[in-house]
Formats: sequence, C-alpha cells, structure tokens
Amino acid sequence: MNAPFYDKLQSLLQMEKEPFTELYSLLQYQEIKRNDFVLKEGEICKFIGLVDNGSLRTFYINENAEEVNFLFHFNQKIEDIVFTDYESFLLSTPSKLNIQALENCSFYLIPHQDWQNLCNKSSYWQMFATKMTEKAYLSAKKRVEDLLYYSPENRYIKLLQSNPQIFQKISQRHLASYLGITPQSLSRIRKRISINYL
Amino acid sequence: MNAPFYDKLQSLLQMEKEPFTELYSLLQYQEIKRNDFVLKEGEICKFIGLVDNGSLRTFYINENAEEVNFLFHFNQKIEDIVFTDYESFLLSTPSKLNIQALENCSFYLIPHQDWQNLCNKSSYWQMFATKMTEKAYLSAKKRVEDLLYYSPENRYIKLLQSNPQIFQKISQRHLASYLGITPQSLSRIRKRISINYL
DNA sequence: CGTACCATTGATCAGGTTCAATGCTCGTGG
DNA sequence: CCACGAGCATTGAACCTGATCAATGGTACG
Repeated sequence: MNAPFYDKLQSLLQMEKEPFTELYSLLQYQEIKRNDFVLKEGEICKFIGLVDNGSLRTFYINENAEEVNFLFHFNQKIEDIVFTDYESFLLSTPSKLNIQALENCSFYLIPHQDWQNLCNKSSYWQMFATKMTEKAYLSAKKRVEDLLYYSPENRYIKLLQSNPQIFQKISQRHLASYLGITPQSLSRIRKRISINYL
Repeated sequence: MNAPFYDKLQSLLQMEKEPFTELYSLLQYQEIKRNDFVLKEGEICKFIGLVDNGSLRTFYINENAEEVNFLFHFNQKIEDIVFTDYESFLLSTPSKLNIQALENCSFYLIPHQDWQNLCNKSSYWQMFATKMTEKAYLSAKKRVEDLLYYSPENRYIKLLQSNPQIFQKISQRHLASYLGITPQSLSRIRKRISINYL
C-alpha cells in the first residue's frame, strides 16, 4: 500500500472511502526504465494508467516519420496523471499512439477487463466512467481551441502561465512538438520573449 | 411525425425500435431563419440539437473579436447532425459558443431535463449517454490531430477528400476560419491546388 | 437598381521552417 | 578519472507560407 499515492489519488478523484478502496484494489503496480514503452503503435491499449513517480509522454509518428507529442504525464493534476489511448481502450482498436517513459517511472494500471467489470456492476461506476470520458472530451476540446485560436508564440506563453512546472520536466525538443513547432522556433520564441520581458 | 427524419435518425443511431421511439418522443421541433441564433455566448446550453433541414455553425469569438468556426452541422453523418455546447450542457456553465443558422433551418431539440431524466432511468440510457460522450471525445481528438500534424494546405486537402459535400454548403469565408486560416489564404491554397492538379 | 457581402488578387510583411554549424552537458567506457 | 560521443539548445541564413492591407469584380437580395 502506497500511502502518498493513495491519498493523492483519492483527493484528486474526490471519492468516498468505500468506492475508492474498491477502485484502488484493482490497481497493478509497475515500474519501467527511461525510454521504455508502456504502449506501442499497433497494440491494443488494455489499461488506464496512473502515474506515481516520473514522467511519460504520449506521441504519434506522423507521415514524415516524425514524433509528435500529444500529451505529457506526471503525478500532478488529474488530467496529467492519467495515461491511456482512450480511443484504443474504448473501441479495442489498434493504437496509433506510443506511450514512453521520459525517466524511470512507477505507475499503476487499471486493466481493461477489471474496468469493464466495474462499469457493469453499478450505475455508480458507470457514471464514473461517463465523468472520465467527459473530462477527456473537455481537455481535447481545450486543445483544439488552443491550436485554432493562438499562434505558436501565444501557445507557449499560455503554457508557461498555466503549467510552468512542465518546463522543469520536459525537454524543449519535446515541448516544441507538443506546441506544434520545431525546436529551433521554440528556441527563438523563448529568446524573443525573454528580451521583451527584461 | 417526420418520417424521413425518423428513419434517418434511427439508422444513424442504430437503435432498437422501442428505445428509439422513447427518445424520439422527447424531441421538440423548431424552425429558425437564416442568421438566427440557437445559442448565444453567455447562455447555458439546455439542449442537444439534431438537424433536420438546413445548416448551422458553431463558432467562438476570439480575443480579437473575430469569429472562429468550430463545427458545421447538417443532416448528414451522425457527428454532423448533432449540435450543442456539450461543455455547457454537461456542466451547466455559461457557454462560450454561438450556434447560428447558415440558412433557414428546421431541427429537433432534446431538452436538458428530459435527457437527464432519461439517463437516470436505466443503465441502457446511461450507456447511451456515455457512447455519445465518447463520440464527442473522439471527434475532438481527431480535430487536435488534424491541427497538430497537418499544414493548412494539407488540412484543406484532407477535408476535400473526407467531406467534399461540405464545400457545397459552407462558404469559403466560414471554411477558412474552420481550417484556422484567413479567407485570402484559402483562396490562394485553392488556386495553388487547382494548378497542380490540372 | 443599388448595396452589401463575398471571392479573388496584388504587394508587402511577419513568423515559422529548413539546412547547417557550433557549443554544451551528460553518461559511458577505457 | 578523464575522454569521447551522442543528443540537445542555440544561432545564422535563406526560404516559404500564411497574414495583412488594399483594391476589384461578381452576385444575391432587398
């Protein structure tokens, strides 16, 4: 029993003790090394993951064989902690995503089957699943707004404000592709901004 | 009873006759004129809408007071037929979206309260709600991928391939902001492409 | 018939990309 | 423990694409 993680997760999920303990009992602990993969393109994602320690990234490989980062994960806010290819998980289709450890990591997995059983068990858990899907939807929509309305420079500034911790964990190379730009452009944006804010 | 719409909706939702009839009985028919609004920024979205005839758009107003189109709606595929601000609908928060008729429209609304009652009624309907949320999530995620991985020109080409009908309904001015570019750029992209494909 | 809106086009500009080179840091093996 | 190599951030130069400002012509609707 990992008390800090238990407490953290419970406070993030804001659940009563009883259902939370039931959920927690399903979790399977795992550790992996830096650069190891939790999920590779083509596999079916059979888990929902929860970061305990370390950081991971979810990325695609685009048609030019470039890696494009979609999300980063670490033990922080609820939307950061969870990692999965929700599409593959829901539909049992081969994933187009990769999930890889950026440093040595420990995390917990909820296996697909256990999750299914839980959801079929009671409307409480079904509602819980719906809420999770809603959260996933809302964060994807937020990402669309970001990409549609803001220039790369403004996206960088917004990220700096909304999630400054991310800059301590994630290399600029990876952040650049998350922002949809090249590392060179990110470097120049940083320079531009630091000059303007001197 | 609007038989064509009834049949269309049933085939899109792929539901059994009985639950479908229950759902259908909740629908409230409405007509509006071109340029009228179904939802305005600041209001709480209390419906899920289903297009019968005509077309609508969902748009934001960004910080430069420009309209940015987020989605278009018409009687076609399931993801096109549905219109709502799902975020506002789910959370009962004021909407940041506007939904406006691009031409004279007829549509059906599922009122929020009826939807809630339905979802609380049985796990069948709760599951249905979850599936809807999943669809919303998947289409938002697809939009993120589009914006992250493809240039405006490639986005235009992809849209041309995946949804050519949209070009018959929607003006270039509106399509441009959907693609995240100016009308002038769209015009030039079209020119570029038509030359290359002669 | 006139007006308002839209698509197109030209000219200029700004920001991001690409290719290439440099210096730095960190981890590894001799 | 030091030396080397790999990967990363930075910078420069040339380029490309989309943005902006402005003007024109077409079309639909009152």
